[in-house]
Amino acid sequence: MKTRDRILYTSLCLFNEEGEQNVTTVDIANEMDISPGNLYYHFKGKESIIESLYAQFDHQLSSLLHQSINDTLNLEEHWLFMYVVFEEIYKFRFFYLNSTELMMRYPDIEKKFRRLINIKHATIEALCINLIGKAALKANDVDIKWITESIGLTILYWFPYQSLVHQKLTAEQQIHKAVYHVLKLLLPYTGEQRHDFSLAIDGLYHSAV
Amino acid sequence: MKTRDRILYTSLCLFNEEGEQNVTTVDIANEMDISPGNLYYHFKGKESIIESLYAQFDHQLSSLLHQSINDTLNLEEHWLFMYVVFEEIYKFRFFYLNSTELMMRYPDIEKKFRRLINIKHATIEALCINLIGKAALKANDVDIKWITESIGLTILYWFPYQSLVHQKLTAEQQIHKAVYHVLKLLLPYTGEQRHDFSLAIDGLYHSAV
DNA sequence: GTCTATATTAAGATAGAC
DNA sequence: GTCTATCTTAATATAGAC
Repeated sequence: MKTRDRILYTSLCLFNEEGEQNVTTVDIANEMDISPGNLYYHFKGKESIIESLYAQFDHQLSSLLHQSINDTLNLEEHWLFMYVVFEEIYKFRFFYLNSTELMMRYPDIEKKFRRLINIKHATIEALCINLIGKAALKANDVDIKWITESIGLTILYWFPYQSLVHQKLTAEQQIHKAVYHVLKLLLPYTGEQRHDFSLAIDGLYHSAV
Repeated sequence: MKTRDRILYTSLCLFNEEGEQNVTTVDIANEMDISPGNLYYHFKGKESIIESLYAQFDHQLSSLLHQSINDTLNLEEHWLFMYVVFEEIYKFRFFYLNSTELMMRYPDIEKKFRRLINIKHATIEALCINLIGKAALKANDVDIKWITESIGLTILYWFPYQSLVHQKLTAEQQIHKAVYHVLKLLLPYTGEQRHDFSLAIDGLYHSAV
């Protein structure tokens, strides 16, 4: 592993664990047993590391979301998709633990993060409309708007919420609960398959707790 | 208005607008046209200002929540209560814009903030059980848990979410939408009065957009 | 109570040797 | 590519005059 990549990897770990603002360039260098000078040889500074991490994250999540719109998923495939989305976000959760102030400090990232949120919302809407077409979901325009905002809120803040309320859960448990939370939110709007869907969610609930 | 109170007031405004980490003691002093030395005469430092603001907030919100458990509210009174809760949180929204890292930096506040979240959750559960007793709500234990987590998530992160997604809304619009969001979440679980409740929410939706 | 001036600390960043 | 040593900057905090 090249030093440049080790810097990115170590930074990501520390940012996720300690919070971006509580980690300095010297902390990163110490953790890796290299000198701060060496770190500055590879990156202009902390902002540049964060931008590089964001580019990685944005690319990976964007392509995941685009892909899901092209494939038309059925109701069962949706939970798998949700799972993968939450896993990806978990890997880069520091962007979410402190989103508001982070965006205030790095306006370049803010622009791209906003664009990403718009893609998320568009994807959720597209998936809803797809499911309505298959009669798997019954929802009018106002419902879809509410569902989109609810899922959007959950995607953005599920991990910060968990870290504040149930700090002892493992990554897997947190992701599991996130998926359960989203599916339970959809349940009242499901159509013919409501009963099966309800049982599936119950199963998910019991394996999450 | 005494200088000590002006410091608290000015700090609160700046923290809400710019984010706590982006405001220094010198910024606060400049905004008030006093010297930094003067500020340090009244407060030991920034942390001490934040602790003082938190104490104010915690006291006000705690007593509001306790009060609601003692009065038994009906379904209509709940939306008024939600409104007041969101208004209170909006006043001190900087605690929520950056909760995770703020709590990491101020462990004293974290303890109290966690306690406050527990009170919120207990209040939501109590209100649900109260409504179920009146047949206004139909929900089993698993449903109540989900509702509590959903409302909890919304209370914690509605304003950060709004500031990220729809940054141009006024305070009133944001609070209005928050209440709509919570009530819409309860709708599928309402009992006999579902139809009336649904119409009331529709009204709220149209006045929010 | 308030000011000016100054000290302290820590983060961010660079220069130059190896 | 990496290290040591050092510089700059900004935030935090204090001392002492008024």
